[in-house]
Amino acid sequence: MDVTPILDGLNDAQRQAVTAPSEPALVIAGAGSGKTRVLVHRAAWLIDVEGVSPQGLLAVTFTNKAAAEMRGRIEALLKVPVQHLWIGTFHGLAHRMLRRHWREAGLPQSFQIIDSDDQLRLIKRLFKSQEIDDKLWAPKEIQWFINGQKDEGLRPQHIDDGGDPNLRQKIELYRSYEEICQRGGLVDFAELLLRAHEVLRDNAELLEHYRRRFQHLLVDEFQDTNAIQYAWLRLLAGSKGVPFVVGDDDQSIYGWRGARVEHIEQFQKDFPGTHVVKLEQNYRSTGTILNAANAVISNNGSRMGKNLWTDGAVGESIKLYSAYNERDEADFIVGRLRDWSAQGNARADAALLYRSNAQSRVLEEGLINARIPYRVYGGLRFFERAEIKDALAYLRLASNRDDDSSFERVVNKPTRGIGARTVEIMRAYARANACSMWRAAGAVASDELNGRAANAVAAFMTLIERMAREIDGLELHDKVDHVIHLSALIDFFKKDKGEKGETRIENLAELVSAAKSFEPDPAGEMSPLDEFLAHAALEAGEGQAGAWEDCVQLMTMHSAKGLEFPLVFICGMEDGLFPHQRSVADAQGLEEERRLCYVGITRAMRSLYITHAEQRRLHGMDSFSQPSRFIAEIPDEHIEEIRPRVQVARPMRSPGVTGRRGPVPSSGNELGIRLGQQVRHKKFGDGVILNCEGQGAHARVEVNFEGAGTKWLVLSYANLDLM
DNA sequence: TACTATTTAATTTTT
DNA sequence: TTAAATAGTA
Repeated sequence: MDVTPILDGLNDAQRQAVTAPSEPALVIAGAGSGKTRVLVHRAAWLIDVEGVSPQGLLAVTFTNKAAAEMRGRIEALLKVPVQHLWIGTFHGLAHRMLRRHWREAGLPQSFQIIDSDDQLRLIKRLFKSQEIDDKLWAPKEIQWFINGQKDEGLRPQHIDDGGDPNLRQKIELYRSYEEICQRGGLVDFAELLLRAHEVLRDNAELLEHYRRRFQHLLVDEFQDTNAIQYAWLRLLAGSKGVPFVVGDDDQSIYGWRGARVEHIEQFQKDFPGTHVVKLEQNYRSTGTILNAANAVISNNGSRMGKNLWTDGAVGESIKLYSAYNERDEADFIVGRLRDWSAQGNARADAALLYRSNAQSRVLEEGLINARIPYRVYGGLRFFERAEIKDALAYLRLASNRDDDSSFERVVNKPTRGIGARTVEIMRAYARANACSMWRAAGAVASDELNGRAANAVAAFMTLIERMAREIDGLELHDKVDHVIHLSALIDFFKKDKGEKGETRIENLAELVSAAKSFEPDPAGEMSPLDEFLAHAALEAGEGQAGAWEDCVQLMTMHSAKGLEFPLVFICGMEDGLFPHQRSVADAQGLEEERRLCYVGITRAMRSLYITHAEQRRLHGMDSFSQPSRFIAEIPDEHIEEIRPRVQVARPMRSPGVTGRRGPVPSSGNELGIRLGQQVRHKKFGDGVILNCEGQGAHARVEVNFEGAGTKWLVLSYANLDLM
């Protein structure tokens, strides 16, 4: 067997990982060290060299994008389409299992997946029906609680209330929430994982079947696994399965949503004799950028320890710009982007990274004014749009009448005279009789409601029945199209003023074409419609359109993970913003912020700019902030300060504060302003410069005048004469 | 029911 | 500042 194509171009460490014996392996893969490459080649190695059947392989990722990429690359490497190869996200694979084994899982065959928006609505309704004061708890808090418990693998009965009445009520809400979901055949994201775990745990035969089938488990981004995901993997691996997990403890930035880096340690305990391979050679960034990243992350305590290196160029130094305020920061970035384009570079090769989404606004304004095309990542995705979800709700209701979530969503959309009052009556009935809203509607319409409301409800039910009847047997896209028309959603959105309604109608048309191009799994047991609905929930689709244009990329550092750009700006590097105020309280939070910083820095291939503003408008208030402590963690020799046109010297650090570094003081500059400089002012007379701050037109100096005392003056207005 | 005024709070996000 | 949620009004 010629193994050349599989091992060609791999470095020693990569090769060691790819060709590891069929035993548990842990690959610690630094940023840009060829992590996906190793996974892909490992899969190819197992299939081509070890003779493992493609069906014996399970590959798990966190995002659909990563799953698609892995599948594509494996197929490209093996030069054959690998059907039957289970590659997917944790949620996608769990879903697949639940569809196959819905009976064992205790679910209706046509169960539907709800996204977090649906989930929150459901909880809000639960609050109303139980008359819970939402001042006491925000619905979000309960959502957080429920998901958190599920992520840990806990059902209500597993949670000890410890005599805390508060906690007890939360558990009670969790229980009621579960009941509603069960009754409606609704499964939220966390539930997919939890049920998939339970169905294997509680069915010896099933477990045996899957254990026999999946001898090799490949896991990507292992540091991001939460408790239930890890438990599922361990269960599946059993004592004979061979897990091959790849991750980077230094890039663990999702602790706040249940991810546990500790699983890396745990893995080595659970699978004694694990082969550990470290990938430290980086193929992405310059030496300077890597040194900076290494230096920053070395300030973290709990690490496995790893040092990125490259045999490539040292590269240019990291540029640091201290802006006067957030607008100045944006202006500076715009200027640099202009230069970048002028040098013939693609805008899409430049990325603006920030800690929180709110920061994008000022940057966007700057880009708009400069007419630089840009694209903001994040935000609403296609299948999350309200109008799309409305149309899907009709389809879901046609497919499963007991889906309360969808029922409530469209019962009065467009308005058909079923107001809050009527819905309330139905809710009460549903609750009292432990039935779905649909059944409640039927019962209530025939006796409890007055004529008008009863008619409206009956008409709604007739409409849904009619939809279900008429779309039966149609092609998927015709079903979608038909439902959109019958629902009269288009007319409803036409009434929306402005472009909004227009866009919504366009999106509905887009939904039909999405259905048209949707390819159902020929071997799938689900109906194409159910499959389409599941697809809509599990893959929310692209965010903004316009990806084809050559755009500057704007995103948070979280969403930049896994990406790389020749030119990167990390904006808003200020204490309080990054590290974020809410994370600095405990060491754990701060370390996660530092890892985020590490992620940010390692996105850059050639050029990295770090900017911070001395003054920033936040929540409508101007506030002053210090440069991020992370800046001070980058060795000086890698940093070059960019100075604005009008320059002043500035005190370097507040004495005694641990290594906080502002811009380096200069002994002088083209204006000749420096500390201790003698100056003369028209009105105040002679004085000495004590202090300086700010840059550009906003630069200010503190002067101690012999007669007039100390004053802060704006340089550009003060007209100081140097003595 | 729909529109308007007021209040409140303010990371990070994929599935 | 602003977005969202709620309360109040026509």
